[in-house]
Amino acid sequence: MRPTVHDIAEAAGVSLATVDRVLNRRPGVRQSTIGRVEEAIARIGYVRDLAAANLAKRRIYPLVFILPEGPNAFMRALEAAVLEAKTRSAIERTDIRLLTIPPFDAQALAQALDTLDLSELAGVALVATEAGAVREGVARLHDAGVPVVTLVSDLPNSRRDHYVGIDNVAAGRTAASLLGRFVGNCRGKIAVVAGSMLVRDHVERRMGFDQVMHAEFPALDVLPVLEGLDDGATVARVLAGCLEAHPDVVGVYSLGAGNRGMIEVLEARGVGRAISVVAHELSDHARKALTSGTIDAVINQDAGHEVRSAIRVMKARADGLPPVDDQERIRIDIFLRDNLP
Amino acid sequence: MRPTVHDIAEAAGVSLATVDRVLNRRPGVRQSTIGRVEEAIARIGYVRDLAAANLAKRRIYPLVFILPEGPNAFMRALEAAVLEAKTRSAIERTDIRLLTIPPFDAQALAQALDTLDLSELAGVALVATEAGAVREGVARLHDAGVPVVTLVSDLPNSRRDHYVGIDNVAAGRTAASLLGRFVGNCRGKIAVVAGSMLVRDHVERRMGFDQVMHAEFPALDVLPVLEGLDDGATVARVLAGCLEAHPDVVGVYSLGAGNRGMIEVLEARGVGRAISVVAHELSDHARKALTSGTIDAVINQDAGHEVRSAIRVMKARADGLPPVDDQERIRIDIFLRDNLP
DNA sequence: CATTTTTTGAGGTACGTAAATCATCGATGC
DNA sequence: GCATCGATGATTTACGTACCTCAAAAAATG
Repeated sequence: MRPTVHDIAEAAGVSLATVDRVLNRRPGVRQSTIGRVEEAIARIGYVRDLAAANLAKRRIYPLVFILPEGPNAFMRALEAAVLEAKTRSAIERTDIRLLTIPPFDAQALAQALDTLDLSELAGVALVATEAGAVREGVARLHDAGVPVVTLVSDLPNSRRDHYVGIDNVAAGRTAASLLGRFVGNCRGKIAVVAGSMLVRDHVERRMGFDQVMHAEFPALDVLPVLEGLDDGATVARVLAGCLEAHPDVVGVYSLGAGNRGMIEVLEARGVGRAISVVAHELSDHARKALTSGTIDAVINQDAGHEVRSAIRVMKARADGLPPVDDQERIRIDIFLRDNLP
Repeated sequence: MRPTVHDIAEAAGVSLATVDRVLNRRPGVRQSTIGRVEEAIARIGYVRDLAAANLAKRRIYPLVFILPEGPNAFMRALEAAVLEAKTRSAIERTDIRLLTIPPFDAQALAQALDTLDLSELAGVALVATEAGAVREGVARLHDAGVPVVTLVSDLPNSRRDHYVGIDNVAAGRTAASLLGRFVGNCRGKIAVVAGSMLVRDHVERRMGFDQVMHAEFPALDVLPVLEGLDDGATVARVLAGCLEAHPDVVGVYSLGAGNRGMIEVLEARGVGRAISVVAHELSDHARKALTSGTIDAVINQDAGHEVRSAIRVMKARADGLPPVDDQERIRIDIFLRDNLP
């Protein structure tokens, strides 16, 4: 049988009330007594029954997700995953609130962080935008004892507790590795389409991509980044211009959103698909393009997994428990036509 | 506030005892009364508090994992994952027992199933071997109300409740897709090394591989399967023989275990690595070979995820709850040198 | 030493559910 | 009209923990 608080009391030679005071860090216990109780806990291997504790406490975990609004398919997928998690709130004792804010708008994000009611919040998950004000907001949350998790786009050197998302440098390297081999031996140019070079994940992908391209595929010439603002129409415009200016483009790496625009342009070019394509995020459009052969590989991060992982991590941190690292590592998914889920 | 059993009693106009009888399917309630209670449950949206119920019941989940013994690195990884899960038993209310049996031995597996004490078992997870006796054992477990989960290798047309593992046909297709593009335009032969064509997952991978090879890479000639029995030494022997007999081999697909042998042979051939290689399972050897360039891609299934998924599914089924399908889908991981975890 | 303050003990109630006992009521059969 | 039986109610205890009150003991203070 698993030891209980009663066993601690007996083992430490104190009363139940004292054990309770120690366990829940209530005042009024001599330091030496605390030591005795803690020694007994360690000795008999007591672990608190979280379920029973939560029952007694009537605990629920109030969590907040802050996501950018707008058409970005991946962000909408995240949103859907959050809403899906909300349906399991009763079972999981969570109370999930979803805030959406204008995309690429650090001020709005910082302000959203400011207006949160910190008392009794069990965690905040946000898609970070780089800015001092955001860093400060995160620090304030953290210092108030609220676990903070960055989602998809990290905020290094901040007080965030955890990052849920892929290693974007590795993702960029992987894209280069695939694209380089897919285009084969031929020389030519590579077009790179990003959303904005102000968002950390896009910068990192680009960095990883360049590393591998330069080191391993010197025959390929990587063109300057096209910024498509994660918007289909813009992507279509800039990419079409690029392909016209450079008829010898043999590969395209789309590292942001707005793939719809890229797909349109490539499919309009007609049959001779001498262009290999690697893109990010498995949206419906990307999936179709993968099936039809317009896109050769899609690098994906699973929105559902990320949201569930964020919830697990916030709950664990709120309880003062360590997360299962191995379980919480978000993997870089590579989808070809043949392993589509 | 979430409704409780008391609220049901009030809403249905019956006593707590009757609600309890209905909820726990105890006898002694008229059908019409059952109907009234169930209507009230649906109306007020009651969901049982599993944590409280498990506390009251002193429930633990006795689970059994049956794995093949032997040197197969992936099976050992599964075993490690089971032992790791065991360390979380106290928190997760599980009581995990691990049985190992001789590999490729359906009789031993069937016998292991026979000797299980079915009363109070919350689930059995097994790496299936194809055989009638195994199917019967699974059926007996299922009929006794014990959830059965197949792990890694499925047993279709059996009474198993769930399969935890990848789609092996898709894995084979993916391997072909990668290998076909990696070898580029050149003609040549492809060597395929399997463990045994008696194991379903190997057969399925081979099938998927052939599909794509024939359809999309007609310039490549797939040689008959070499059986390496998932054993390094055997793999080395048969593969070395094959490469000698066919100097024009340009690609190798290793769909079973024993990659150590393959790596030795390929690295012994020396520098001119004109051979592209796709293998399965990210063992330490495979990882090193990936880094050094001997292997180009590894297709992997995450043992830790599989074990955790199996546990979640068995617990859910034991509680009569539906698993979260999306969460339990095991993905085909593709690792290149650049996205190694 | 007496007094105040701190520390500890004893005991209770609550959380939401399970499971048991015992009493009650109505209908049935004889 | 009495015994029997099925259905239902009323009530209690328990699970492991949290949290509260009140009293008692111990320690610190003057």
